[in-house]
Amino acid sequence: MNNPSLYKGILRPIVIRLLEENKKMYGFEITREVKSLTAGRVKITEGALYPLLHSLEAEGVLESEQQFVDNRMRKYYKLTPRGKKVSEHSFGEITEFITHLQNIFNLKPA
Amino acid sequence: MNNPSLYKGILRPIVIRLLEENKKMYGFEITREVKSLTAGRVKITEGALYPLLHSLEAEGVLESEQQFVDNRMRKYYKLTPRGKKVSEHSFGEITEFITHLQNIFNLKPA
DNA sequence: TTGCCATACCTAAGATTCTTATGTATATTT
DNA sequence: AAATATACATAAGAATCTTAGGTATGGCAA
Repeated sequence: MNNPSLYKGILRPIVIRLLEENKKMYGFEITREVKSLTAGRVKITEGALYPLLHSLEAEGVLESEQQFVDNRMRKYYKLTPRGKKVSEHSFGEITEFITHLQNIFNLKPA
Repeated sequence: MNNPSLYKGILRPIVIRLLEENKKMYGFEITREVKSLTAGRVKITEGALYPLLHSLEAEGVLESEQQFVDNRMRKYYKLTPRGKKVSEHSFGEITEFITHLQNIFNLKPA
């Protein structure tokens, strides 16, 4: 992506949001989805994603389930009930975050 | 602020943008301005700000000038000519960043 | 007049979050 | 046969911040 450091701190809410909208996803799918939603400009690295998924599961925000498709392992993640609450809160923070950015950068839509 | 880690990586473009719009500012003023632009929600810590200002100056993006007001030192910063080019580029990155967030979080303004 | 808050600068240690590099394995395409 | 895509994973190090301190001046309230 253009400037990776802009996205520092934003990966966690992205993952939570995608799982809220798509019910269940596996890691590799998340990286593809983000690429697709940003015209190939935002590339989530696996070195960031997989440890994050593990810690979200450890926190009880996500739960996982393994499946085999075409003889390849997939680890599907979905939000737990607690994760759904976290998701609502996280979404509120993000909308506020974007509003703040628009204020600071004088980008308020007319 | 609500979730500080969201703002990781965003401080540098904020400082550059404010200096582009305000011609010259001192550190403490920057923290107040950001607070004011975000209804008190975003608080830049001095431990992040001052080292950043120093490194931006070392990079040749900013230049500084000291003044005494009411017997208190102020260090005013402004963009160098090179800083102005950096500012344009940085602004482009931020607008793209916000667009990507709106895509990912499904927040496109109607 | 003493203590507290605001202004105004600064640094250092540590936490958090990422990148980069590497590893394993299977399936498909060239 | 080799490269590319899929799909998981970890570890070392870089980048960016928070937290916690420090120095100093000025104004206000107890």
